[in-house]
Amino acid sequence: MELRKDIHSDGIPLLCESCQARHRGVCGALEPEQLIALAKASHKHVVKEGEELIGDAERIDVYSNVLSGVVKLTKTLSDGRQQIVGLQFAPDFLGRPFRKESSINAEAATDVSLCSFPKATMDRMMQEQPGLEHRLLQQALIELDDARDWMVTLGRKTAAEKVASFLMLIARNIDPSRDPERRAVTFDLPLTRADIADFLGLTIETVSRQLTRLRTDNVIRIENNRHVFVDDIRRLEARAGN
Amino acid sequence: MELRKDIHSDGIPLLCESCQARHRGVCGALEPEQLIALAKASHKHVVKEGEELIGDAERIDVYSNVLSGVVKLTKTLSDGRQQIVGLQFAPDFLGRPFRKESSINAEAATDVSLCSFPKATMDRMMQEQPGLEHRLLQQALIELDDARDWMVTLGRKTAAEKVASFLMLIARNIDPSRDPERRAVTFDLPLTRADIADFLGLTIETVSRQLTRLRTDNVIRIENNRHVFVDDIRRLEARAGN
DNA sequence: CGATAGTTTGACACAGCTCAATAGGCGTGG
DNA sequence: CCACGCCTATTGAGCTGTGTCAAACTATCG
Repeated sequence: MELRKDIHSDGIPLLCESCQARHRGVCGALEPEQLIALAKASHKHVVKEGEELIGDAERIDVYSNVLSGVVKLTKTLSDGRQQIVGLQFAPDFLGRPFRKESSINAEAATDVSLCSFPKATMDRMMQEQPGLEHRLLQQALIELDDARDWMVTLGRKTAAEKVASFLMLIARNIDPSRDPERRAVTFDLPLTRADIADFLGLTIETVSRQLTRLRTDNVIRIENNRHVFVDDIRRLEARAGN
Repeated sequence: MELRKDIHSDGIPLLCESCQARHRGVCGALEPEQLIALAKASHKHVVKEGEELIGDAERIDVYSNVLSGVVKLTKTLSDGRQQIVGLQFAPDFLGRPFRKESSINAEAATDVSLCSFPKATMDRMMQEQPGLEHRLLQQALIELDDARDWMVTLGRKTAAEKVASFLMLIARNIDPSRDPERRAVTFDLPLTRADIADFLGLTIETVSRQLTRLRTDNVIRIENNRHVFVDDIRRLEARAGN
């Protein structure tokens, strides 16, 4: 009975019905029968904060959609210095087509829920459904734009501007349904101070000092180390440097 | 006569015959008749060092292949601070599909020769030839990998490591035919010290000091400010940090 | 041969790092 | 319920790598 209902409700698998990835993510490119095929091979699962999703130089044999939570993409130098090179939010696609191994490390920054499916299935669908590569190209280009924006932050901004830029990035991405006109914003930081430092190319101490500076200047309020209140996002924006 | 020969030599347009982009670039995805159609709408031209190819927030109506020379992609903050966010070498593709405006500035770092064609023609071909999007996706993912590698350099390396990393990048890209096993390498720097500084997130002076340091340590030799000799690339590599 | 643009070098200042101590939040166990 | 320990974050003091400002040097070109 479950299966019948599943297949018959407009041909959308139950698994996918409320999934963001079907609208804004890569699955939106699929025909109903393809979606069903992919859904059959998929499984939803939760990865706990701190657990590794993909190791550097590890074989990749699944792709995933991020359904909730935040994934951090990191790179590490041989002596241990680390840099976060990207954050992924729902409904981003996670995986690197056309390569067997990852050159990157993906780790759950918060508890993350994922919808994973075999690389081989997806790769096959990419060949029969050009719209899928189209979506992937769009996402790749957006990630490239984001990466290049962040390069400006890393290369040319001061510590104060970096921290403000980070808060702006989170404010923009954590709740996509928020009204962009609204001036007051509230969110939980998905990263520890150490992670923020690794994202900004700073030390923990500098991040902390810049946050307290924003606090004493009444640009933000912080509760429980993680929960941030911004009264007027334009004041924060002004400190981000752009 | 010219035209006949053109069309009949395996159907490869004369314009494209010796072009790298036909093998390693995006044009490799095209069928002969598509290549002919695109070649008809294309024109080769040379852009002088220092000239702008695409302005930030400017309409893009052509795509190009880089045939020779180096293009720098830059972003600028409102107060003038600048960051180079990418370098493009032959036979890279230049352009941003799916957006009317560029969020980036492209400028000829050296004299550059380009093969340009109307965006509309290419966009149409992308729809009838999925292989084209496939190639673009591959290039976009490589550029994304490169951008993320560079984020590590910007965020976590010292000035000395940054300069060594830059030299390694040029050595790797300037002459793709060079034997990767060969230890001695020679190349012309395609960028001024100011450009190098903008690429590394440093000042001109710091770049200069680090170069003299590499010079006095006999890792490199420099002639005429631009020509670099590396006796043993492994010694340079060791200074790049990875 | 002088003008111009790019580069190097020097002296000093300061943003951000290092090291160290303190404070706060939270779960565990008595 | 408090005490304890652990982990994360904050704050302080001093140091250092890189930036700033200024001057000298070098190549190129009319």
